Amino acid sequence: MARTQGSHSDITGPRVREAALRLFAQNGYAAVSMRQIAGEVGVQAGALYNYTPDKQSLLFDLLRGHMDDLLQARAACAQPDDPLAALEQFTRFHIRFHHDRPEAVFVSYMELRNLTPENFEIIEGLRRCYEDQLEDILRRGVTEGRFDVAEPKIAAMAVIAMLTGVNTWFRDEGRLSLPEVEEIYWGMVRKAVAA
Amino acid sequence: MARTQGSHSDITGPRVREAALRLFAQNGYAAVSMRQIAGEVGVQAGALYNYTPDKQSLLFDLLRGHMDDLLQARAACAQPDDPLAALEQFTRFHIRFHHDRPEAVFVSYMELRNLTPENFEIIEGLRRCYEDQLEDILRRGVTEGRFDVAEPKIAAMAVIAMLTGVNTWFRDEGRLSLPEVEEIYWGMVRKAVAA
DNA sequence: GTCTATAGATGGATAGAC
DNA sequence: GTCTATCCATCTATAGAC
Repeated sequence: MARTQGSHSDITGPRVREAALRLFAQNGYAAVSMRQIAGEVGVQAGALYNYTPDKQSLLFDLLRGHMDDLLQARAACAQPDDPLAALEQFTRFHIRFHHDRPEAVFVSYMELRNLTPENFEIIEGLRRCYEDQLEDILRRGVTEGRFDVAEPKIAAMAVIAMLTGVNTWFRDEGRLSLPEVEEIYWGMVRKAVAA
Repeated sequence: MARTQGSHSDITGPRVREAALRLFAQNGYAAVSMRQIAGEVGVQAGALYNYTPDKQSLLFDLLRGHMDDLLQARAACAQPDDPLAALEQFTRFHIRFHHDRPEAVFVSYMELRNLTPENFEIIEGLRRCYEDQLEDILRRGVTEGRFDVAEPKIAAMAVIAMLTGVNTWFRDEGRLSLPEVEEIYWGMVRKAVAA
């Protein structure tokens, strides 16, 4: 049987999310209208409600999807026993993963306050789960006498803030390649926690 | 001569900015209405336009004022000749200054995209000016053989991102005092750039 | 300087035809 | 599944009385 005329649910749904992500990243959730999103997709505003119950769900789905991607990609990595190797892997993984989806990273950080309290708690839990992985690496390194870190929790926050900061200035057309940037940041991270 | 009845320009003006800052920090520029700001101040929406030509100017004045404060406070510091001492002073200054005005810091970073292009350029210029001060310290340290930093510009961005990150998790009621946090971060910064 | 009132635009979301 | 049309709320900014 041929498809019903105009039945594009399987393709339009993702396009709605892509358009929303792009617009939220550029203008901010509150500043973007459903009409704008619809315009990007090439449909009328009313049609969006076939793909999302409301604007809030659209935002939440984007953030939720991003955090799920992050944790799944991380879980797919081999986890070296050696703390130094694990830290290096985390560092390079974080830079690469965040580099590959700058809009999702930006929106996930900037629009947290536009989530409902219930949705916020869910995203926060996932974020903490990621941070804990780095904290664990640092704690193991301290236990094994490889790292000198008085406060692993705080060091984890510091390292993550530093690494995520790459996204604010890195450009693919710039002077340095991403592997070079990885190398520079890994050098700083390694020295910062070294015993 | 007694004041004209209801003449509170000198006190209402700052209160408008304070209310706008608090609300922008909490809900985001685009999500805050002039009526909300007026409500916080205790006047009607129309009265705000005695203190600002429009909403955009309100945002710009907040960011401009924050950057001016930052550069002036920085200029008021003694600038040690020794690169290590200068780096330590920068580190502690940055943490303390940003800790003391979390709302202005938050708004200054989050609402950049809601500035008009002309206003954005002005704020960006001031921000670059601040970053250059740290970059200069790092360059001097490299020249004098005290630091091992291949890319001073990037290292400066990395350090600033790390230090500003304190604001995302630090709480005055928390386990660690600000001087303790300063100490921890200074330790990481020092080691990260050490020769 | 502040108020009330409102113009004029735009927002999220829904109803019903096709 | 998409469209047009629309409801109703809300927004920025202004006008004019006091």
